[in-house]
Amino acid sequence: MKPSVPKGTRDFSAEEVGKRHFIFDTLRKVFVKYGYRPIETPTMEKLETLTGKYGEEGDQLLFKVLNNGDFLNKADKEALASLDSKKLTPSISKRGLRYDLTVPFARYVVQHQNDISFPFKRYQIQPVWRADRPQKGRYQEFYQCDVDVVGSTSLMYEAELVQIYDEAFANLGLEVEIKISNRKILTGIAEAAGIPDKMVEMTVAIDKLDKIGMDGVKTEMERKGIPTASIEKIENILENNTLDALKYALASSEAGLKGIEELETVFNYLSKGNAKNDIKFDITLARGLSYYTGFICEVASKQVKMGSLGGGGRYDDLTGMFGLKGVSGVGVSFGAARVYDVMNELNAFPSASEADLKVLLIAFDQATHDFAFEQLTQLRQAAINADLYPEPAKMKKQMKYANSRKVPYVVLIGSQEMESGQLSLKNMETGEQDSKTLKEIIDILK
RNA sequence: GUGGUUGUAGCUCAGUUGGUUAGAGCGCCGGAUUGUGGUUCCGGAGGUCGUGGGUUCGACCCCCAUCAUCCACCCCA
Repeated sequence: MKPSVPKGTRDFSAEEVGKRHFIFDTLRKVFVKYGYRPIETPTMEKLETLTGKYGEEGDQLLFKVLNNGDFLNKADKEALASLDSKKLTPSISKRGLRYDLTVPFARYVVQHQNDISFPFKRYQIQPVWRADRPQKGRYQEFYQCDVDVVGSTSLMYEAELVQIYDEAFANLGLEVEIKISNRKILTGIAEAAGIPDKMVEMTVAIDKLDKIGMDGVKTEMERKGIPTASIEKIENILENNTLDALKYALASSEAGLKGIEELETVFNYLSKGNAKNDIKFDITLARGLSYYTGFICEVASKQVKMGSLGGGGRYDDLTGMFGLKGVSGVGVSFGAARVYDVMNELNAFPSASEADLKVLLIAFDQATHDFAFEQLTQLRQAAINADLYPEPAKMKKQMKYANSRKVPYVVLIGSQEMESGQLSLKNMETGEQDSKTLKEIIDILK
């Protein structure tokens, strides 16, 4: 059997992990500065916690964990006999892999409501699993990175999260555009167009605007049974998309006006800061069918053509599904894999990592190898990432190894060096070589 | 879940209408060079042709199934 990993999963090399850590470390520093604390939840949740939270499609994409022990004996015999997988599942599986970080977070908040104080601010960086069919940039196992605050309806947090986006991407060295809007404005448009019951269909269509264009959006709405007169009205509103123009267009809609007001409050907060990236109102922002109820946002790279690098919004009643009513939350998510891809394409990762090996020691016989081990220990005590070739092999072999590990320096230790204490320090890039004492070498490599 | 693509050496890929011993480049190992890598030259190792079945005198090649891969759709990150 050829060794391989399961469908939709991947190995990560040391280099890739290093880059990902750079991203996460950068994000963590920003989150902590804004007062967010990390939490972690289990890889597995009870299936009852997960099912029904992501719609019927989502339930199918849940990875289920087979019960331990004699699970067949306890299985639903009727479902088993009729080969009804869906009906059989609850009796043979009581756990599933985490599908996202939001639902476990909601469960966490409700479960620990007496131990946490609101507003509760947390961030969470963990892998999630989906039994989706893999595709470009889509895997069955991937990292999510969420920042949320629950237990407050203050629009200050909307602004704060936009600032976090701004600062985080600036620190990563990326230029982005942060697009913000409000679900209530979409509700307002649907009301103003006289199709409040078709709001979801309209939203899904508008969301695709930059992908399929205005004509495509119109055909899609037509197909979903939205009357031509309404479509024209919607198109009109979408094309006059300043907040001021919207105030007139949505004058008849209470929800629409509320959405505009909320957005203005957010912009007012933001005007007090000095954002490094563009922050724009984007009326076409819709964010799929998700549970967002107010503020919504999305981040796009200005340097590379790619889907969004992150998104989020406010959701009323996140914890309602677990029996805790009236707790509002707002949060954003960083698409770790896409941020990684963009940075890779732009060569935005710092070239040398602190985790890289600085120097490799090379010895020629057993005596110098033993001596070199002493020098190695001292280098490491001086906090220098150092390594020694494990045996006194041929020089060519050792040099080749140094090359393949991309070590910037090599220290050669033969009998001459051992006796004089003057070690040969070779710069692998320039090829230059000098005699130095260990102390001098430590100073150079520090 | 739907439709399509590809699967041959560690990697990237050739392989003729089905024909006898399946190739290249890169990488790897050894030597030229017993204290100098990244260049060059010479030599070598490495394959159940994804897996299982079928058709055939004969299958890397044709058929079926299965697994994996990549791509599009649905949906999503």
